[in-house]
Amino acid sequence: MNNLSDHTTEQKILDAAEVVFHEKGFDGARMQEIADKASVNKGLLHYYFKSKDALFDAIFNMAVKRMSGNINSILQMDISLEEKIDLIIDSYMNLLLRNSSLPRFVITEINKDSERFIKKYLSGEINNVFAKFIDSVQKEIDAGKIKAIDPKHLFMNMISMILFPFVGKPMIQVLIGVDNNEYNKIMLERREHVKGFIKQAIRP
Amino acid sequence: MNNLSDHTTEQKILDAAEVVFHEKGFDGARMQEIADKASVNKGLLHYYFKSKDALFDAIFNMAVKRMSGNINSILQMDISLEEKIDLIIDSYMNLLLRNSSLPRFVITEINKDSERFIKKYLSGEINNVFAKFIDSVQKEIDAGKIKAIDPKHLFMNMISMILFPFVGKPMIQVLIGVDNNEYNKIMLERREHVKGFIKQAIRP
DNA sequence: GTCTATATCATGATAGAC
DNA sequence: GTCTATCATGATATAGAC
Repeated sequence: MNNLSDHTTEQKILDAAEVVFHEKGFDGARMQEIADKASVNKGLLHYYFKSKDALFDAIFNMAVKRMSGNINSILQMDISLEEKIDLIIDSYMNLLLRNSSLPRFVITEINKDSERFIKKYLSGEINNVFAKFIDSVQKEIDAGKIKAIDPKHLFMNMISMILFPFVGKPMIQVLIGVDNNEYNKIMLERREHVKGFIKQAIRP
Repeated sequence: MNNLSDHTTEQKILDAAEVVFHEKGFDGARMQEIADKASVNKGLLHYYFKSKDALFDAIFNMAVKRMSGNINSILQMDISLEEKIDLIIDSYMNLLLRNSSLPRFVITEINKDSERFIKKYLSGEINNVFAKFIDSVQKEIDAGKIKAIDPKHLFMNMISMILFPFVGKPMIQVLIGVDNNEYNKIMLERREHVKGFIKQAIRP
């Protein structure tokens, strides 16, 4: 409720909880660590949020909203496929360069009860949103502007090339043998690289 | 030591531990659950493996070996770039279609102490292995057979498009609005799709 | 709203009988 | 090697003083 100073106890707890849950996951997170990081008494966590579960839900729902928020609005815009692709890549890269733990956190926690998650979010509404992307692709194929390609695979390729380098950073680092500094430099180049790579792949 | 029947108590424990650790992660896994799944007494877990940490290490090291084993040998083969790419994609797809939790498990657990992992595995040897891939790419560029492309990005794109659909399955499912059945069908098509997509993207 | 003290419970680990 | 009983610890959650 306090959008101005955001230094309420409740907000301090949320900020600290976000950091700890993202880093350690639900099972690894400790209420004491969250309290310490927020510089508040542990009892207050239970005063503001009933339980660890409830506090976690607040953080998790925020994360899901941030991961799916932008993309849904972009997918249903009335713009060309190329513009859509560029916007999606820009939007995710902007988000992830500032909050690189987001996708790994969501993915890890979804996994612990993926069926429940799918039931909760696999709504007809989202189906329709993606249908707009399929239409865009089909229109470009029919116009001969791009090669025939399955829109689902195209979409998968796109978000895989953007998200995975954040999700799997330490693993990729080891495979290609680069240190943190060099890896971060590579990540900054990726926005334009991925745009170009996809355009090359779909040109007729 | 028993490669024939593999029904020793120790092997039963390892099999059960693998399932539980992959599903729940280190923090979420319970020794009791592993014992139940292996149909052995909980005390035996401590008899065969000193501690939960030690049991986990056995499972984790196996997982890392399986994730990096094939690729290192492929990268240093004396074959063309196209053959290398096809082999890497085939090798990972074969592995992951049978063991889809592998990359998410490794990634999640690495993340809890990524610095330690990087120090342990970021050896000169692996650097040299990847150097062979860089050479292959450079050779093809010089020969005019493919477009100029940064080998690191090419490699990232390749393993991202293969691994991420396994790692982020529930998330992608929700985004593109498909059920489990349809998703699995899409995954079976990916082997050839990704090969073609990459070839399109790098042709001159 | 904030803090301290404590209840309650679950888990990893060990000791010791068989 | 296997099993039972038990310990020791650490975590969430609650009660109640201020």
